[in-house]
Amino acid sequence: MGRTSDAKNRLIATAQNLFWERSYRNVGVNEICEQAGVKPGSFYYFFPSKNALALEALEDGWQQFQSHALEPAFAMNVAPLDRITKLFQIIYDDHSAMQEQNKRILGCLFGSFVGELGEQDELIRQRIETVFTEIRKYFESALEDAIALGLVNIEFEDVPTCAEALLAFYEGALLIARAKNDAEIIRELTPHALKLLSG
Amino acid sequence: MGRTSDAKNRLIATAQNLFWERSYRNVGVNEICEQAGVKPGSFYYFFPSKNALALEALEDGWQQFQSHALEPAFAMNVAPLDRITKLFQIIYDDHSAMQEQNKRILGCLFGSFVGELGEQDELIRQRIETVFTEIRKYFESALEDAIALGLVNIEFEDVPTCAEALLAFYEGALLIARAKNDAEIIRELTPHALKLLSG
Amino acid sequence: MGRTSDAKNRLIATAQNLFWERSYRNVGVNEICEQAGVKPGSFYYFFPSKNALALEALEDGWQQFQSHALEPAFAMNVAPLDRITKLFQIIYDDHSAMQEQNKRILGCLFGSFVGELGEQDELIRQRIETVFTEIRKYFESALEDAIALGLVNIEFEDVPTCAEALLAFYEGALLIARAKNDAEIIRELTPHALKLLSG
Amino acid sequence: MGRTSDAKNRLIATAQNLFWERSYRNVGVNEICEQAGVKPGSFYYFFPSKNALALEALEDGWQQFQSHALEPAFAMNVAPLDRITKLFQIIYDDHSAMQEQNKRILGCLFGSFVGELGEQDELIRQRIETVFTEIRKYFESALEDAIALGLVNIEFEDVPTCAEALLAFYEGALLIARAKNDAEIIRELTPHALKLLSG
DNA sequence: GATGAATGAGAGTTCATTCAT
DNA sequence: TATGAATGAACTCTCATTCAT
Repeated sequence: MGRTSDAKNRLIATAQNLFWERSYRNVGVNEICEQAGVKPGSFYYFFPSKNALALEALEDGWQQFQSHALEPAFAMNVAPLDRITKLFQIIYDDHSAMQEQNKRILGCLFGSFVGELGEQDELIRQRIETVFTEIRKYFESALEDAIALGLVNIEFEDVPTCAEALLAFYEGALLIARAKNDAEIIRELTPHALKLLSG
Repeated sequence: MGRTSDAKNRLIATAQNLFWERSYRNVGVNEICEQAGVKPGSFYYFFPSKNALALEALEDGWQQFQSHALEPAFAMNVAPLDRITKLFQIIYDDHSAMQEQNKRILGCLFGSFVGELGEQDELIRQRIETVFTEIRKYFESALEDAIALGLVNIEFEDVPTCAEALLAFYEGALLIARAKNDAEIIRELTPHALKLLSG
Repeated sequence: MGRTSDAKNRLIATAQNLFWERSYRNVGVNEICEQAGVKPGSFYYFFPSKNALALEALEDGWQQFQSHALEPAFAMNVAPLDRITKLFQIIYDDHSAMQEQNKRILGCLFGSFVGELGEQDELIRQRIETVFTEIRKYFESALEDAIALGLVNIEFEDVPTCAEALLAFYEGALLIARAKNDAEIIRELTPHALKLLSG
Repeated sequence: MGRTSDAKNRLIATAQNLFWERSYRNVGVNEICEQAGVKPGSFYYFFPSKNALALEALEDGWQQFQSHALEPAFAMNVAPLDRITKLFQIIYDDHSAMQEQNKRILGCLFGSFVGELGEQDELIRQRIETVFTEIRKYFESALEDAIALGLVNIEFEDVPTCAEALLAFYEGALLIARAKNDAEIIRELTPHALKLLSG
């Protein structure tokens, strides 16, 4: 039996952070290795290419986003409409903490990848597309629950587009926050998300 | 009084297209020169750096966006609320044409730059920030006109945030369209923009 | 008394094939292991270096060449001059079969190694040299038998050079066949080999 | 106007030498640059790839072989059959000089490339194939002249195959010389070439 | 005995930029 | 004014080999 280590996971986690902060092309393989405490020569034992790492980093980011933000926000014990504001709240808290540490406002990992890698790597674009689909499903289920409880005045058939609108608003809010390097945008825009739930 | 060399303008126009399509880092100076029909050695006669070109390309993109989309959409003879849908309509038409030509859906030039260069180049980030501010002003003026005409039920003090919400929604819609490589998203989401105008 | 591990033999056989097809430097240790179904870590349990494997692969190739081509061709029951044409015939049949399977025409394993490793690894060069000497001996014995039977008009002292000429012609024929990727060259040139047997 | 230099030609000449001596894969781009007095970064200004350089080096080698060996040997004022021995003589002289300088016996540039790059790069294989065709044409014209003068007893229709046999013998002789690292092989085998010219 | 994990040295290549003309 | 030539630093990636288990 050979050795075992969590080097691969360290590489994924480090890459996720660095890509999020400075984008894919602005981060080199060597830098990722250095920061992950992995020798540069080892990288290609774990990953066939930098691109493959990006895909796994995306995957990891999705897992974290689900467990850290989506699942708590869209928990069953949260009132349907509160789920949406709670998602914004969690993300705002994260970014607010960044700001206090004088870190850059990162926005959404998936949204940031779109501009740079969407046209470059079809596999990554597809993964981001499915991630967005998954997020939309959370919005949809909240909307359906809200309809069932008579909290909103939306036709059942309009749920998908309405969820898409929520997703667009969410991604747009984070994009603007990143562009302005200001977390407060997220807080300010949170109540406006609910306006998208009218009929 | 000689105009700026035509070569310079060709470089700017070419760069704008290529950056929009494939992002900043994925396009090389030589490639821009080649496609613009400018000799590679001449580049640094016209621009101090690739970064400076990006700034001018952004500038050029902003001019075009204003004259091609913002000015027609937010013309005085258009009813205030129609201005917003008209902006979405113009952008949808552009992207729809792309789609028919089997080109990639590009989304928003400024939004695409955010993920890649926001953290890298402070000057570019600032320019994008002011561009967003300028766009928001168009939304604000439309909202103010709508309030004056009693078309919407918004407090005057809420106009800025409301405009910010519109901008976020607009950017988010284009980001999703790029991610899904599908122009129809823009058309589907257009009516939802107006929901953000309630009190 | 256990035989050499089967894994080792698989590595040798695989290496021989791959080296013959794509040359020494174009084939990596990991690829050999993978194709031989041997775990990459095990390689250096069986061989001290890639070079040592090459030497053993050469050895193996020599054994096969002897048993598959030389021994049948130079069998005592074959008329001396027919032995030479029979060698060409056997090699042609092999390459003709390759061609029908749309495989590349490989030429001579030993000849292919000469260009790449002759100057690089003295041990390998020496082994190829002795292989060539061995092959020449087969030609020499056939020539001696032909002289004894009065089938050719060669002085006894000219036998070594004459055999060298045959070897050169044989290697050259296979080199051209590989270069043209055409097995037919071998068949066409076969009768010309006998011309080298005149006085 | 930019600078001018013969750096490209120096790179080609150096590469030809090094590839001939130590084969393609055993020589790095950096080493070629260093020996040619060209900065490593400049390489890719002159050539799109190492492979492209190999193709040009082959081209250059072919030019030199023509002017240095083929043209003098196959000059009209040389008797047809002497042309063939003269080619061997010239090549022998070259290699003999190498030997006296304690250099390695290189054999034929084209023949050496076959084993290593034949299967790797189809363009290079094709170029070597046409080089061989060109060389064969020299042999053919000598044979035709010899037939016309009644110096050999060959049917006109056998000329191509006969020339092919000469080419094979020539390449084989150089291959053996390289394998044995001994130039004398070439001299010894020279007279045997003429045996291939009988009917 | 056998192997999964890891690695150092170096490969080929890219690219924003500089320089001589 | 304009440019062909050139470059250094950094890039992604390969690979024969080593090592802990």
